Amino acid sequence: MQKKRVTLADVARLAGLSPTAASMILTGKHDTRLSAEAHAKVHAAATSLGYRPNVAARALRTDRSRSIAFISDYVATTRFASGLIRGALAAAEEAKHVMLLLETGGEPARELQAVEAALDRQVDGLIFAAMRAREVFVPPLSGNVPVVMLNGTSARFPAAVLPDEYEGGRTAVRLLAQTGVTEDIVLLGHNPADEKGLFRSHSISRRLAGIRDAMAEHGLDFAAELSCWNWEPNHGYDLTKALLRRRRPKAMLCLNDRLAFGAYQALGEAGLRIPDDVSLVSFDNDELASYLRPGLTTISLPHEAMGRRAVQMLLDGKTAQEELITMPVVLRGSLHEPAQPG
Amino acid sequence: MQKKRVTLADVARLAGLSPTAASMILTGKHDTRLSAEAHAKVHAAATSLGYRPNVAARALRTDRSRSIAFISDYVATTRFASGLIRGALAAAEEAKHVMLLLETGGEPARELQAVEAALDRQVDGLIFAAMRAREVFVPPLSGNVPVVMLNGTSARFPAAVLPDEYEGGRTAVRLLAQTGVTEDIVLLGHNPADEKGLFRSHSISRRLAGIRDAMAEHGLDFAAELSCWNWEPNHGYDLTKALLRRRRPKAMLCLNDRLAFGAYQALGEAGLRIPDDVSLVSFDNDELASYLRPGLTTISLPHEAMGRRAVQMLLDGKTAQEELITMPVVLRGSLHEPAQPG
DNA sequence: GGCAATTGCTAAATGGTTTTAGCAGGGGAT
DNA sequence: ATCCCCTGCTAAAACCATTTAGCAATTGCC
Repeated sequence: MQKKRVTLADVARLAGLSPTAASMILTGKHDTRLSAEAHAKVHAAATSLGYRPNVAARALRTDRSRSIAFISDYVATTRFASGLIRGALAAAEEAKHVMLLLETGGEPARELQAVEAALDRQVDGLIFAAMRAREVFVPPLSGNVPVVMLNGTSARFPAAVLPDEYEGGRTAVRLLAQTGVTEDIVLLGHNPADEKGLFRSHSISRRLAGIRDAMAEHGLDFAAELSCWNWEPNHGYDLTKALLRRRRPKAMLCLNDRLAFGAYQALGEAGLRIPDDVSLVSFDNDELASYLRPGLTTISLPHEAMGRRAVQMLLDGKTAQEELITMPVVLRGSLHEPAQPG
Repeated sequence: MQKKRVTLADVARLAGLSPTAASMILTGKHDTRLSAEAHAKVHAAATSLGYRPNVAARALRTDRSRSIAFISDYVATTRFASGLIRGALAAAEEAKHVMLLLETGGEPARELQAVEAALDRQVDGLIFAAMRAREVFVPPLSGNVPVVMLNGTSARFPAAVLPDEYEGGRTAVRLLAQTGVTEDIVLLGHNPADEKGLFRSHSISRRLAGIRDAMAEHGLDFAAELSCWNWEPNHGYDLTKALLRRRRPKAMLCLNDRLAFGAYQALGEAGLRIPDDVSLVSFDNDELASYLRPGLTTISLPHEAMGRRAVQMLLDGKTAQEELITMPVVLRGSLHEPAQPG
């Protein structure tokens, strides 16, 4: 049961100097006008008393609080949110900042409340994260706080961190091409509306653009494109089941791991072996992908790296440009070994 | 580009009253000494100017900030963290509080830093969340901030929110008993060290205690108990595979869904059908459980409810007792239909 | 009418830090 | 001797809300 918090005045008194001097020394102002002796005395006093600055008082004076707000539409729904959050948190901690987490459910009223709550606490910056990459509504901000969009975009704020979906798409096709497969390749999860960028963000359309360009470059064609609106395992299962009544694919390019999971189930029931009969490659690096047998080769959504980068940009004041984060390949057992050349 | 934040003094000036009066009225003090007319004028002025109190100034004066800190060992690793966080966040929002999220990796040094960072910001309370329920180290706190443990316990702080594992264990057995199965029941994932509460917390030992008591009450016995240290799908797969070389179970009680997933894979390869040949019941309600075919019946870890409750307790000052949250049953298709009585 | 209590309000102090303006004293240039 | 600059430091204002103490005018009571 401490008596009271120790204040800057206490430190100054013990050091035999004024609070002004103590403040200047402790905040590391390179105001070299103060003697080395003074520096030593103040630091000694501060550590001996265990001084910790009162952040509220400092915030009141300086309008900055060494804290940022992470405002996301859903923290819940998606297993991905935690990657973004974790990365952001780590970067914030490195910069000795603290992170407020706020959830809006994508509702404008709550978005406004969240922004106000954050601004009331003089946060040094705002991150708007979207769990499904898309154009995000950001309520009007008073003041001029820096803003970085994460996994989404906004017309008003140019700074954004996004996965490099186009390259990711190309990579997936390259992996498939390397197995030597040349025909009976099926695309699972394509949706024409997405491809036009109507509902989901550009993310998926960029991914598909990368896929289509790479397919053309490798002289490949899809034997079938299976479309659906939602990308849950049962959709992948149903589509694959239906497909197998008509034809037997040699490779499947799945637009996410949950679809691929459904495909695994249907292929298994049909007695087809992965990767000997069918090769699969997919996107996201969902936790699932490592549980499957054989493991699913997949192009990761680099959520943690994205979260980190967003916070770094925010704190470095790089709030002008968009940054694309590479989607790393995670090789597991779902791809047929490449044919030995020669 | 606003000129400046509007301050309480501005509101008072517009209302033609003193800041004192404005403060009293806006903070809803039931100091009825101020006239109804004064109330009206101040409120009108406040809304017309869009007044928002400066939280830092208020915190400086009152030592409370309408914010809480959620300090967890890992936010990342586990898909469960997000449930706890989401629930906590929702409850905080309802109470018009804001939540700081801090991660410690279970390292004492970072735990200390996190606590200090939170205390520096005069949080109104601390939640210590453990991703794997266990006895948690909490660094010494100066001052007397309320603390609630979440999914873990601490010798120093009695308030804790935990899943009701004992009842959960009983429930799982009851579900199995209701299918009419009387023999060839296998327990998957038991570990003698856990049961003695040596490594994981009491959580698992309580769960097992519930299971054992209920088994005895129903006059049932396990035909085999398959032990392992880690509870990932491949462990479930390997153990089940080995089991199937020796005997064919009629029911499996799995200690988590990932083990159950592995069991599904092994049973599927052996040509056994769920639930006709084997019934399964499990724990956690991992996302996985809904993806499996047939869906996995499981006893949920009620993470969201736990998170909510922890924040409510914290803000209501109920920091003395431990609370157990019921683990709800999620019925899916992995249990054989009960034998019709009579 | 005199005294106390009540009503309706305000002045000023308070919280802890940063920052602006400036003071005292010594030294160099003129 | 005067003026100016430099060094090493400090007083006091500012940030904005809350709260204590108290003032002036009215009402209540005998």
